[in-house]
Amino acid sequence: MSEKEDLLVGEFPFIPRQVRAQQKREALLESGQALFTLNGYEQTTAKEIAAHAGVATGTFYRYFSDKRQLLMALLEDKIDNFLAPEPHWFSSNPESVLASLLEVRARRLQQSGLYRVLPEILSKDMELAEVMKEARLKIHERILFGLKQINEKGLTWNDLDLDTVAWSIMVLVENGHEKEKQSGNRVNYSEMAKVICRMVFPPDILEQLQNHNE
Amino acid sequence: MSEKEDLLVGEFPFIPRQVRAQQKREALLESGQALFTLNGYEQTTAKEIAAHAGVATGTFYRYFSDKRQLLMALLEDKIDNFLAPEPHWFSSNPESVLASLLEVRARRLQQSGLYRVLPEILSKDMELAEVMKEARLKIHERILFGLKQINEKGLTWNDLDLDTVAWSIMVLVENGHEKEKQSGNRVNYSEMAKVICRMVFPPDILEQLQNHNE
Amino acid sequence: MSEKEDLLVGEFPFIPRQVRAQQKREALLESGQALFTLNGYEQTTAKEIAAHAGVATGTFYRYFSDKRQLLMALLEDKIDNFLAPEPHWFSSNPESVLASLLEVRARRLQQSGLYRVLPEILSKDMELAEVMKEARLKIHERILFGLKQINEKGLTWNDLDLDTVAWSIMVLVENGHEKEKQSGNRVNYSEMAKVICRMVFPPDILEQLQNHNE
Amino acid sequence: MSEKEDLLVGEFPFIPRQVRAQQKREALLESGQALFTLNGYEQTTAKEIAAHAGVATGTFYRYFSDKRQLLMALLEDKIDNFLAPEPHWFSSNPESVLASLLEVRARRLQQSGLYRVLPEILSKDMELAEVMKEARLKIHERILFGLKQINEKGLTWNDLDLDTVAWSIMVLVENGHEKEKQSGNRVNYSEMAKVICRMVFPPDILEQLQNHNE
DNA sequence: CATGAATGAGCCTTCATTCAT
DNA sequence: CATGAATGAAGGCTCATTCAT
Repeated sequence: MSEKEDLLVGEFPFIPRQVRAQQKREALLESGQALFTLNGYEQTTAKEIAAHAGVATGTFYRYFSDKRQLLMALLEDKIDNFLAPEPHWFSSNPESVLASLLEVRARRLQQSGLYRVLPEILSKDMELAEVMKEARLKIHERILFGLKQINEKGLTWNDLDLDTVAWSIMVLVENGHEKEKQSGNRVNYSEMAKVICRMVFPPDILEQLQNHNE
Repeated sequence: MSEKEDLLVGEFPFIPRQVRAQQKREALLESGQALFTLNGYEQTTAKEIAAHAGVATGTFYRYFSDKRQLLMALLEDKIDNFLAPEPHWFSSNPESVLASLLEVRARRLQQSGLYRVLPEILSKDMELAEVMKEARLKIHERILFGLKQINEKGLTWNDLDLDTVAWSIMVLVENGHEKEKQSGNRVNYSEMAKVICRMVFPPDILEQLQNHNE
Repeated sequence: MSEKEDLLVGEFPFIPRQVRAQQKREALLESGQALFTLNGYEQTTAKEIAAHAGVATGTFYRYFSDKRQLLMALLEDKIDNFLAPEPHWFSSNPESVLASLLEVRARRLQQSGLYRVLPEILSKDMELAEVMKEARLKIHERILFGLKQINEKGLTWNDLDLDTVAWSIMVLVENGHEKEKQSGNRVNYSEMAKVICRMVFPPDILEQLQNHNE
Repeated sequence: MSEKEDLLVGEFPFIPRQVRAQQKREALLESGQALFTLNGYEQTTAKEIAAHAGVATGTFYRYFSDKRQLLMALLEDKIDNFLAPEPHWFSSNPESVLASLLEVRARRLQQSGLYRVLPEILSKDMELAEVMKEARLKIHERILFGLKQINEKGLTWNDLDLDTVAWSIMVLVENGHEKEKQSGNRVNYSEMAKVICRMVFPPDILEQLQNHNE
């Protein structure tokens, strides 16, 4: 077999250095995510992650200084996923907006499953805890701001504390994905959206909004 | 009191074995709770717990088969605290009932602080996770049952899914104590109760109920 | 068998707690010395030392924070051995004093063999290096002081630099024990003493001293 | 000079493989020496040496089978430096010969600093230890031979053991460079030479030799 | 031949658990 | 029954050495 033939077929699996390294890093991240999700953070060892990614222990430490750093790298990308995105009340029918928002978020979380380790870490990692706290605060403020806008237009209940409503929305959105576990069947995000909307809009106003936006 | 006097008085100050043992067990439980709360479960060693309780390391294992069992013993008493208690809608003014319920629960949780380790454990302990899940399910069912009762009497919104409402109530009650962290100031449980009630009762009906029960 | 009999024979191997612990510590120290001497400091692991002492790895860390600390404990006792003791020129026949001094020191060193690891450590442990340096300086000063005294009485060569002589004595004494390795046969410390004395005393004066002190 | 010119001029600036290889080897050796001297043998990693020499880790192993071999290569050249050179008593004024010999040797040692790692290695490398021992033995014999020659001519003290004198000279020469550390100021090698000569020559004979050789 | 990523044996250290006293 | 020293498995991490590119 000539060398040329070799080149045509044999060298195919060649991948430039950086890409390969990137892939390895990626594999480690994925393994980390999988194992953290499956067994928890403390229960997962660097060695296990490496093995699961198909590399040696030492390789782990080439890409990450330690377990914590890998987790941070994982969270960096996904931290937004863990937090409730704020709904936009005006853009269109609030209920359906909220419903799809809930669904998308739930799907993302379910995908990674990483949110399960967050509580475990937050108690040990003040830094991360602070980051998360601030992020939640920001979300809360955004929701509150949206509520204030529609409140000024007289669209909301006027006997509820908007701050508390904003907080309730955030909590419900954040936990929406967990309903599934409980009920077993698929979560009905429309119903959830309806309930959330009831905290904001009196029924008649909501109806107006929906008609208007159709 | 000198030792001699002790002898003269007889065996009175003698504390029966079981009592002494009970005291040690109690001390270990308290130390465990304190340290788990402070440093987390994994971060707390059996030696530390024993030292904090003023007994030898080996004594720890006379009262508990291992660290996990001590945690279980702690949880056994308090597991109800972690879960949202179901509100009783009829007994009196629903809002104030809910408000005090939220407050009591928050205070209990804050007191023990033990709920912080729950997430850490749940990932490792399928058994406990199952117990928790079932407990939540039961709570959910109870809330749902209550809702159905008042629904049959036409007291609730009739366009909301009661199952979803029940779940929302549970989630909000369960997370109520965390609002404090966010806002900084004390949580206003009355407002929270009001928001929750809005998911259940139309405003006019709620007013009726309140007048009626006063 | 009564308890009394037990006490007479059965409890013989009982050794009070502290003594036992002390023995274990001692065993670890000895093992450390033996292995450091045999294989060098870096080449010796805590695990090896523990195994050699007949205890588990963890036990090592009950008695010493780490390898370095064990070494320090070893050196604490013996640091004086590594250094040349100063001779007393007046007390009696200088040659024989020096000879026995050389011999005693050599025997001590040989016994421990620990001096072999010193150079290995000194390069890494600035602290220890400083301690050793100061100790040597002190020795040098003492020797120099002794030389000055006899120099004032006109007993020494008067064309030699006493500081250099003192240093030479120190070096020769410090290395005396190594002559053995070279020659194979036993070191003749008397001859060594004679040579050292020749750096200090003119032959006639030395003879006078010896006659006088006999 | 531009690259183009290079091409025009032809292959002149091309450095033959062997030369380039030689350069790399040289660079590695120098880096090894520098780092061994600075941080000690065990503390220096192959990676560091390679990086310091500006080559890849793997390249290190193309030139040296392992870290030890690099050290050996370093030592091979310099082993003579570590050992006391034998003085030539006749050539000229013994004192000045010895003084300059001491100084040259000290300078060489100071330059490489490599002698500092010797003790660390000797304990691990029986082979090297043997080589060193034999080298010292040879030096000793040469010094002894020189002493015997002048002894036969009646130039030395006749009541000293020449073997011991030879050993003392060797030790003092070997350690001469360390006096500096102690005293702080520069070592006065003339005084050191004088002291060493006193172990060999009676003062009057030394004076004769000096006059004779001037 | 150079490169530097990958390997994995092995060291240090901790800690849940046991057991002789 | 209490004690706390002892155990040793297991995790975190390093680094000499190899090997695919």
